[in-house]
Amino acid sequence: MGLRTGEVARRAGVHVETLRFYERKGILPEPPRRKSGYREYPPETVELVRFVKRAQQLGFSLREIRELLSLREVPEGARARVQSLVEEKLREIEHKIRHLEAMHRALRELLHACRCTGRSARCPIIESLNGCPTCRADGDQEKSLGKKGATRLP
Amino acid sequence: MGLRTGEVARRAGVHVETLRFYERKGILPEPPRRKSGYREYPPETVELVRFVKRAQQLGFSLREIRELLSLREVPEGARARVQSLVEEKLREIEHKIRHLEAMHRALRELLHACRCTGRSARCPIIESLNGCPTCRADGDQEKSLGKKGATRLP
DNA sequence: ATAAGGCCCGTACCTTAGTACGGAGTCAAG
DNA sequence: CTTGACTCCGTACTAAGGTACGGGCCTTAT
Repeated sequence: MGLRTGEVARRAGVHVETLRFYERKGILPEPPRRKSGYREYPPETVELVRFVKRAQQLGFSLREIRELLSLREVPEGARARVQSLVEEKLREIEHKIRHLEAMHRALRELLHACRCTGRSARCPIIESLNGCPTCRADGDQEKSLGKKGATRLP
Repeated sequence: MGLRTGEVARRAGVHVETLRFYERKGILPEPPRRKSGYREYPPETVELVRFVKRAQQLGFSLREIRELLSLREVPEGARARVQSLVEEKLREIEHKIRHLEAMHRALRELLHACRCTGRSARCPIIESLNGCPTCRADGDQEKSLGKKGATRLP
């Protein structure tokens, strides 16, 4: 028993075209076909698609998500390379969590104060994401611009 | 002392054009100009722009960020409306944090196992974002599709 | 005072992530 | 055995978030 595009799409909460799109982008593996040409997805595809949508909401691009998913099946040989990649992703996630927590605190603070204190400066919302010591490089960002456009900025 | 576009851009790690773009989108307030027409930004603009970039990395759209920023100055009258908006944002952030934590656990698990256990199913990465009880509605997503395209999906 | 570099503006273009379209073949219920 | 829903494919379009371009004024260091 395999699911057809419409069924997968409905269960995962996306459009049929999105499944084809993900397939083209290498995010969904090409499923087997019946002789009519119809795709027959394994049921776990639904979870897979949901994972993609959630990860997007957390600020990961499709490229990053594909990378993340590729970690499922490691080519047996290349352990170390993958391991450091996973570690990098872990740092990134920790970073995001800390930022979100800071934002959360700021909004709660705002809910209490119910207004920014000063005329202009000292707003807890903005401060929330700027007091992060791990982000405190400043020079990093300036360097990363370098001679304008050397590194892909956003 | 006010900063000019280039200075703000350099310090915040974005392009000058991005500042103009944000201004058009209502994310940066229009700064005062000198008589030459040059913009003179207050120094806290740098923090503001950094906030925007961080928030984007956390999966917020510019529209949402503008909303978030608008909470800084509440029109004095509309408290209750703002308060519920803030509470909604707080829930959303908690949600994101929980998902990221789940993803983090999954990747750590993967780092230990260093391979998905089964041939195909039972992958900790994918399971990480699917076991969330708050997301467990399923019907929600199906309904949200409704009669195809009624609600803006992604 | 003049040249290099910064800034102005509008417009055009780019990438990412889908959405829509339309003609043709497939499937299942009546 | 037909009718309506589903699927196929390629191609075109859209929206968001920038980026680039080019002609024309500022500014400032030499």
